Amino acid sequence: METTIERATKIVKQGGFKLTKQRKSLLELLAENYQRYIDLTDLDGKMRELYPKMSYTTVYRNIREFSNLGLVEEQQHDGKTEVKFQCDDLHQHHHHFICNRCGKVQELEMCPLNFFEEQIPGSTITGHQFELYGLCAECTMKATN
Amino acid sequence: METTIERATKIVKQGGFKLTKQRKSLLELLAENYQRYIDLTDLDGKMRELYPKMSYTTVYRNIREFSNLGLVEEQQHDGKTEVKFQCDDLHQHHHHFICNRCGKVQELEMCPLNFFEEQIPGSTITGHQFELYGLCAECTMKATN
DNA sequence: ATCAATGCAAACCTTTTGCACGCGT
DNA sequence: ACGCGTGCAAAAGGTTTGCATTGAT
Repeated sequence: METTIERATKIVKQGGFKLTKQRKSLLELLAENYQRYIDLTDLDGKMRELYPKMSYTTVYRNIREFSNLGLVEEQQHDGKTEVKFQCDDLHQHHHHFICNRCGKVQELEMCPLNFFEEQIPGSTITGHQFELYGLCAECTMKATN
Repeated sequence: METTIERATKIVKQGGFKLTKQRKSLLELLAENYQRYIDLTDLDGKMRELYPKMSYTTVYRNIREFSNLGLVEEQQHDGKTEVKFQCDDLHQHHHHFICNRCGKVQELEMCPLNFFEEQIPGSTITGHQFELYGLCAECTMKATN
């Protein structure tokens, strides 16, 4: 069975990009946080904590590239740019429930769009944004202790 | 009948703030764009186009204040800060359909939250974000000409 | 060997802050 | 007259760009 990193590196190469140390490290760090969004500046900081020689320019540039390749998802939350590794379910449409405490992301099975399509007669819906925030079951338990 | 600006100025005064020329002008510009979100930097630019002596510091500071007073709504879209005058329906919970072409905002009558509350057992939903984007009926008509 | 990717420094854009002056109350 | 609000300049924070050097293929 292929790992998510193997799949990702394949996509990077197929995109015509070279597999540098920096890109490998970035993919590793992203993969470690597989199921959560990470603040981009935190990712950048953590990256240069692990590899002090790496420049933040490289982090930003590559996240951009990965984003174009569909390997990471970007989102804005609380005015911050957040980033998440996206390797499987590549083309599936879904929304998220995001835990404010641990940052874990759960995919929702339902898309609320259907309920709204008939509400705005004559218009054309081309995009939508839907996210839930709160405490996941685990963190809810911890919080009530 | 009271105008939205009159209502807004009242709220500003009641908040303990002075009614300066700059604040009046800002409220006017916001009121002109009553039903749409405006990019904050655009608003800033337009403001100093109309009143070249006004400093952008003042725009940002007052938008902040207005936001705290509930007079403007802020939102992030495409990585930009957008701002909308909010005078009536002050405390009503609602979501938006936002036209990508003319920027007009329509309020939706339904909140999709209800459909999702039972989907994540054990967790606590504390916030959600939901916006639709597209072309409003008017712009859809224009687009198909 | 080639050309893309990196690191560095500097620019950039949006937003915030400190401070002396001016204006609304 | 008092003190908040303004303008200015400068800083801050995140992100992008230009360019010479390094490194993957």
